[in-house]
Amino acid sequence: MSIRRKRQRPVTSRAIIAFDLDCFYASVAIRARPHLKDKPVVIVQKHLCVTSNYVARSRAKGAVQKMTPVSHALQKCPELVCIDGSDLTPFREASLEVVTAIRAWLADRAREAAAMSNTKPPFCACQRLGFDEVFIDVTELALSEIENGGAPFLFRGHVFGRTDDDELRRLLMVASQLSHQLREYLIAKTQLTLCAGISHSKQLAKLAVNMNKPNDQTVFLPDQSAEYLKTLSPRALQGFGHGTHDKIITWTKHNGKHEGIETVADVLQLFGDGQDGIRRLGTILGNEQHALHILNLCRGVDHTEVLDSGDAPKSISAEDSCRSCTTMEDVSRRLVVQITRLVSRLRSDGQLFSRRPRALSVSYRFRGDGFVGTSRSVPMPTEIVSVCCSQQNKAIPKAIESIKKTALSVLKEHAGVQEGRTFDLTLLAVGASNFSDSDSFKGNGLTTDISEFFIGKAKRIDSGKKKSSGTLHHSQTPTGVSNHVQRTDSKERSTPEAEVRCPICNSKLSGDNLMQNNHIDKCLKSSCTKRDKSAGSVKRARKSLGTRTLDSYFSKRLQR
DNA sequence: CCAGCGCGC
DNA sequence: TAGTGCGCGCTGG
Ligand SMILES: Nc1ncnc2c1ncn2[C@@H]1O[C@H](COP(=O)(O)OP(=O)(O)OP(=O)(O)O)[C@@H](O)[C@H]1O
Ligand SMILES: [Mg+2]
Ligand SMILES: [Mg+2]
Repeated sequence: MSIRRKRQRPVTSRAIIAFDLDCFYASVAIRARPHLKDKPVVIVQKHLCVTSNYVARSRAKGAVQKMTPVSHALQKCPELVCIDGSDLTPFREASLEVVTAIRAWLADRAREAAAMSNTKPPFCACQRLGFDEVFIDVTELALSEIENGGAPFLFRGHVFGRTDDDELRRLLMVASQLSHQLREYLIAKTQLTLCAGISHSKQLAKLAVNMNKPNDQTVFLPDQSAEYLKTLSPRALQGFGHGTHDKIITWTKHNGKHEGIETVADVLQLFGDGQDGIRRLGTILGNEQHALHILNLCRGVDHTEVLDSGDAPKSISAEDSCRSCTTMEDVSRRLVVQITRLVSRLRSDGQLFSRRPRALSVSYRFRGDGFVGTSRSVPMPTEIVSVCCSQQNKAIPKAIESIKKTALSVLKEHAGVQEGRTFDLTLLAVGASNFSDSDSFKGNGLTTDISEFFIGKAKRIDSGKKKSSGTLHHSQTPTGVSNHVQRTDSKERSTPEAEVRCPICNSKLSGDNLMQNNHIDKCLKSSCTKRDKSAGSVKRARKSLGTRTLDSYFSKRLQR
């Protein structure tokens, strides 16, 4: 028997690819508006250009970079095309599109490799970072292709650094070939270009990805990575954030040390002396583990694994940071906009992932209170069940109303935001989290899709209730900076205290919201397990829902 | 479990 | 710096 099985494989190097989409928001926006292809374009959130396309970035005179204030950008480049990007939906969807394509390609490639060697298809973990970056651990796939033979002995793309480790060089050669072919596939499939960095750790792959941009790739051979790292700003290391930087700076000043921390070498000079340095930095940061991680990064040591992040997010939120929000009418109006967007996304999420949130979080920030903000978490109003589980569009207005009431009472109870008080809010946000186990929904016996069962039940209940109406608008911005005038019917409607019934067993629900949620979860679970027993065990049947989401309730933004 | 913080894009 | 609009993981209570 060969010792070279997956588990027993001795500690060899890994091959990790970091993908980063080019000027992501701008590329997505321009893909939907081909006539803008050769114009300088920026994506605007409030008064900030969060990104720009490469036409804007590479202008000889008046170049506009990422994260530029709108006023500054328009000064430099008056003919700039501004596209509003405060709704991230198109970018989130494009992100899922890309990751899905990546997974599909890798699975295909893994099956091919497996067929040749008559083994199990090697699995490649994919981890998203933000919307436009993906780490992939292609070690197993690359090893498999090396064993199968036939892979050329060459790198694709740029090569930075060197290595004496022949096995690693071979591994990264094949990884660079995988990366190149996968990128070509993605560009053809999505019309979005991207860069790649290929190395033996997440850290170095991430550093490599930025070396040749756009639409290019770089292999980082790591033998002298430590020397290279010393010249960088420590902020270039992922994990070494502003807080860490700031704490170290204040410490050096307070302790009469020399001037600022400019490079990684500076950090190592202060804390690079083994165990005691780790302890000293740990004290400064208030966390020794973090200190150890930071110092490892400074030396180019990074063993963090690529954790597959799956497709379903763990939380969904919508926020509005405002200059100054001082009246209840304004609070109410802004809240409804964000809640509407949240509920819309929860409906899509429910359809995609067969789940519903159990917690609602309300976050806010007052002007002046220097710190980040405050958040309170309460049970999600049960009205959301009809939206997520039953996909009832006409239940959406009630869910919005209910969440609005809850959010307003949270603001009143915990922040004193109410009529007659003075306040000045600079942030309002709502979020959904603590999603129900998808087990409750996954059931799907051999006979009928279990979700139809839920829909049937819920429909009966809902038809017994009285209908409500409401008109909702998405801010629509054809082209150019909008000073976002969002409309909403601000009429307060006192919803009658309708009795709450379980959408599954139809029994009346008593107790507080938490108890109601618990009941519904139990019901979902028991009805599901019952089905499973009668139908025999089914592993993971439901995967793709096939149909594209058709959102009849909200105006889909289809700008020209 | 929640709130707060720090990190990332 | 944060500005904006997200989303993640860890820590202490
Ligand atoms: N601090 C931020 N706040 C809001 N959005 C951000 C922030 N940083 C990045 N983004 C958005 O996430 C996307 C990806 O970020 P990234 O840093 O990769 O820049 P990019 O626009 O993709 O440009 P590049 O071609 O340099 O990668 C961007 O399009 C950007 O608008
Ligand atoms: Mg990018
Ligand atoms: Mg990026």
